[in-house]
Amino acid sequence: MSTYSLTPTSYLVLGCLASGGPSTPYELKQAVAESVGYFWSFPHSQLYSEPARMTEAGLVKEEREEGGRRRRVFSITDAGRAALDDWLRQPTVGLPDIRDVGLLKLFFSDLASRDQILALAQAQRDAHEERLKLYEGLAAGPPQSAAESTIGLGIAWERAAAAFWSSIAEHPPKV
Amino acid sequence: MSTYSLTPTSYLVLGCLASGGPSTPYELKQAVAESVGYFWSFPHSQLYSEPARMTEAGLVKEEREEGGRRRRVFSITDAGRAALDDWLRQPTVGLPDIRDVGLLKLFFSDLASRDQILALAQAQRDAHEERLKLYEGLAAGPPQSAAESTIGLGIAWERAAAAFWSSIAEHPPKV
DNA sequence: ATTCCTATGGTCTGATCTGGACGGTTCTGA
DNA sequence: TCAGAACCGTCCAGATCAGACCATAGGAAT
Repeated sequence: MSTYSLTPTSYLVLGCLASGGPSTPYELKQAVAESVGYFWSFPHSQLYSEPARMTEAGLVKEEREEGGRRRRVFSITDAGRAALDDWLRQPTVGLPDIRDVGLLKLFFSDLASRDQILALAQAQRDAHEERLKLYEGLAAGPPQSAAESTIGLGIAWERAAAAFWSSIAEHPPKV
Repeated sequence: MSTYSLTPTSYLVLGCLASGGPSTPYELKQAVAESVGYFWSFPHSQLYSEPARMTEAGLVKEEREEGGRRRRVFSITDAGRAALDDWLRQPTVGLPDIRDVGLLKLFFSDLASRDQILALAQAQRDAHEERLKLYEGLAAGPPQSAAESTIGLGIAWERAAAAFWSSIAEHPPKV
């Protein structure tokens, strides 16, 4: 154990294994891509290396498929379950990071022309509206699980962002 | 130049130098902390190392204060200005990452108790409301610059997030 | 039955990022 | 003149990252 530290990626893996059962890294990657991956992109290489790291710490255990590709299959251990539970129980510190390159550009757009701002705002608006449609499609009907209810924040965020960029497009902050 | 690649941090530095004039890393850190740093946290060590990296690429130049601490003062070069301009001009690809540990927990909260979800939702709601108040205080009056108008998205986001967590607190997604 | 295509599945690497420990310096006022 | 506070900066081990690259399986066309 020692100085081993669990990162968000670790808990992502633990959570996926706990709720989805034993999985190969590839399955983790798939599962993440069509859920949390929408708002928090984890590089797939992490989903391969992280379980291995956690195996050493005894939080997951690794087996091999018998036939075929003999893929690695990871499953959560009791220690892993305990760590996950602990994390879920702890108060969550800090607010989310919103890494938004578009917003960063807007922040510096005093250095740009009105046309550039307009183009930026329109593109951002369109992208957010498109993503909004996607989320609305995914959220047909009331949420069946906690996981599904998270899409609600995605929808709220996309709506807010689309509205914001719309208003920028209509009134570019340029003298 | 060669394979040198500019990251968001690079443009952050370029943008700050372009709009705020020559600055020491410490000043950059201050400027970032009270602006973009609210929604995208850049570790301060980056604001020390990145300008040095860019000096090699000729995008900024470094001088020393004469007296006192002889601090390093960076200023943007013409090449830097061109790179920044180029970036502002390019279409922005990809949607923002929202790295939200609270949301990640909610995602896995099928594994938690109703009380845990409740506690999480209330804490998140409170944190977002507090941040909302902060932003609203910062945004007294209409925005005077592009930089100031970005606070609008912060406000919209905090409102949406606070509302979302409120609704979770009222109706925890638990059977 | 060989080739080709596509989806599946996985590894590796160099560069970058991260956060926080740690240390030094200048200023202010008692 | 001394202490404390604010200011300022460096360093580093481990985590992250993108994406190039490789390999296998199964099906369809030749």
